[in-house]
Amino acid sequence: MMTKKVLLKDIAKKAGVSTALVSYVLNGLEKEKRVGRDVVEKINKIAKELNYQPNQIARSLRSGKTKTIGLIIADISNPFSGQIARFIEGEAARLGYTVIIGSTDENSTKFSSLIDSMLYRQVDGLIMAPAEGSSQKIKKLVKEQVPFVFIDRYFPGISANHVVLDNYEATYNAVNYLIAHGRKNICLIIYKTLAVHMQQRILGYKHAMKDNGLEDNIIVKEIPRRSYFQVKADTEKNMDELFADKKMDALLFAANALSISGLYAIRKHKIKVPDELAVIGFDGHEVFDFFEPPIAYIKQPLEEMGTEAVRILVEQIKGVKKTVHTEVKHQFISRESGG
Amino acid sequence: MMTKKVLLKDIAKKAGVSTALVSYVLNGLEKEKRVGRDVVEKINKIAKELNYQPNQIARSLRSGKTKTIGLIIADISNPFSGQIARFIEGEAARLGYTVIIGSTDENSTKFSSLIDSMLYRQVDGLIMAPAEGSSQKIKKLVKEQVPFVFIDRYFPGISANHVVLDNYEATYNAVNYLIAHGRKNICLIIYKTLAVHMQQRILGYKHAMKDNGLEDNIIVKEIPRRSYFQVKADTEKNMDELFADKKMDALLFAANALSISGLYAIRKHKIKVPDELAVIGFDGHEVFDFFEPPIAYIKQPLEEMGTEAVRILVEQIKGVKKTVHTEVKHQFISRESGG
DNA sequence: CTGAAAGCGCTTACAG
DNA sequence: CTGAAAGCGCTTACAG
Repeated sequence: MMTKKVLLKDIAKKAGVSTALVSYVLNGLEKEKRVGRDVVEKINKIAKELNYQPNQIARSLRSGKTKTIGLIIADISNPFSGQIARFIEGEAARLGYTVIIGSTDENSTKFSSLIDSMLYRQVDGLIMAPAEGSSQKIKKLVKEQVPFVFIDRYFPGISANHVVLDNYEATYNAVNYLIAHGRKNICLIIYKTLAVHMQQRILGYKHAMKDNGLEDNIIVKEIPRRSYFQVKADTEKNMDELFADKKMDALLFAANALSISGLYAIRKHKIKVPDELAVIGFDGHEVFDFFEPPIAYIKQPLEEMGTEAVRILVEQIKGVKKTVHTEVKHQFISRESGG
Repeated sequence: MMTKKVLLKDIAKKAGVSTALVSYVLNGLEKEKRVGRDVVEKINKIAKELNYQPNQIARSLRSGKTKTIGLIIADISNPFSGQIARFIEGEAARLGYTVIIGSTDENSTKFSSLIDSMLYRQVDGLIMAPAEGSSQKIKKLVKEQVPFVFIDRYFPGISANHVVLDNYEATYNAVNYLIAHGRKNICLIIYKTLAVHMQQRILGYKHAMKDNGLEDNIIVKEIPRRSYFQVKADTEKNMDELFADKKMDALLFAANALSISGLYAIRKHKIKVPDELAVIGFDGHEVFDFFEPPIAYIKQPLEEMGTEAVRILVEQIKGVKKTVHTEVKHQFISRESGG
């Protein structure tokens, strides 16, 4: 950048005042510091003329605040994460914060080093979808009183702010809907993981089955949690086996990538499915629109999740210490409801 | 953060040396500055014991480098942008840079203020997919010698680094492929915009038609460039009209969102398409897999685009002044080629 | 109402 | 080989 940067002291010199005055005026402290009205006007005028842009780095060093939020998610290239990121970025900007993003690939080592790297960049706080096996690292953050908010997932043993979906209700309701539509042999397809949000989806499914006297019909198919492309291959393999083994009249996919992979597998392998097969999955609207069996899907309120997380985090940064647990409600979109 | 931060001078005091020495050693300048071997060891040992993390803000203020890249795209929640963002973030991290992301929504005012906000956060350089109507702002950046790289698009009148797809060849080859497969009435569906990358896709289409003696069969359908959901509605409307009016045996969608919307419209409205209809679009693999007509798609090498952009930018930041124009090659994935 | 000055935590000529 | 000190560009008590 060739053109010499305009500094605070350039304005001060031109206005014939100290840099302190300029700083006060430009930060809106003119009332509090009772700066003379004419001085205020002169300073503002000169600042505008010179197109002064304060150096955020210097300001941060002095004030100890960077007005930056670190966002750690599994993978931005995943549309689910991408959309949340978008809403987070928007809300943060609205509140005067900039967002730094990093992806964990569900790897706890990478998760940990991302946190370190963001912290030494002095982010004011973190929003994160934690990878499994990261609770030690998280406990450190709690101890060091780093402001942070979990999103989408959390660790049950750690008291920390989080914004998550009502995972239990989501699958519970979906199963009831399927049963109300005459299905009895409903298979849950889910990642093989102990992560709480997935466990709650399983529980919602099982309870709904039980509450309808269908506990003997429970079928859970676990797919290894691996990278997106591997998930696709794994799901394909499992779908083949599934339909070879069992009689089923409904599938409930407990995650977005699973739905897409599963539907794709059925199509690609020309798996013969029962005529009355009904399918429900999480999000994945675009794909569902292209495929016949699905009768409904569970839509996660990503905007609400994202903006809520930012709002909570900013409160924490500003000193509110109360721990906040927010559960956002899913939307259930069926053909009838006009999805 | 309660636990007191470890500072450079804490290490210096404990080691009984000056902060300068510590800084040299920790920055790997021990050879250059010929620091005593035992001192080096002592400093490293203490730094590790105390788990010293340098304050990046202080370092930035002093050095004038933030090791941060600003990434400006249309919309992170768009999977296309999200994936590029992912690759950019990965390559940047590999080279020691952090990425700040902002979305323009194709709005030149927002584009401009994003640039300002990133610049005053002292990013070392920018990677951006410029919104239309932003050439004035860009000219300023050039004049101020801000290092930047365009991605996906560029302004023809401005000599600046860019990494773009071989847009002309992409549609030229696609048309030839369709013709080789017996299609003659090929309709190009494209955004109504003068943006260069789109213009080149049109040109590739028209030249290919002409070179095959089919200039009288040229049909171009323009869809307004609006937000994603509006695009969907607009495309649906246009698809209806299109098939009412014209006889066609192939569609070439010149953008990803158009392909998805277009295919969806055909499906949803149950538009009767000719049996032999062939469809080619840009990316959108997931959806193409679910739909019969497509016989091929144009895959953009997003990883190459992203990593290349970062590499070029970092070179520019480090002082290389040569302007770089890189054209990455599309991949053509057809049923036969095993997509 | 206003100014001189300290200080945020580093890096880096400069002097020895 | 090593240290004392200036300085990056701000903010903010402190003194008047």
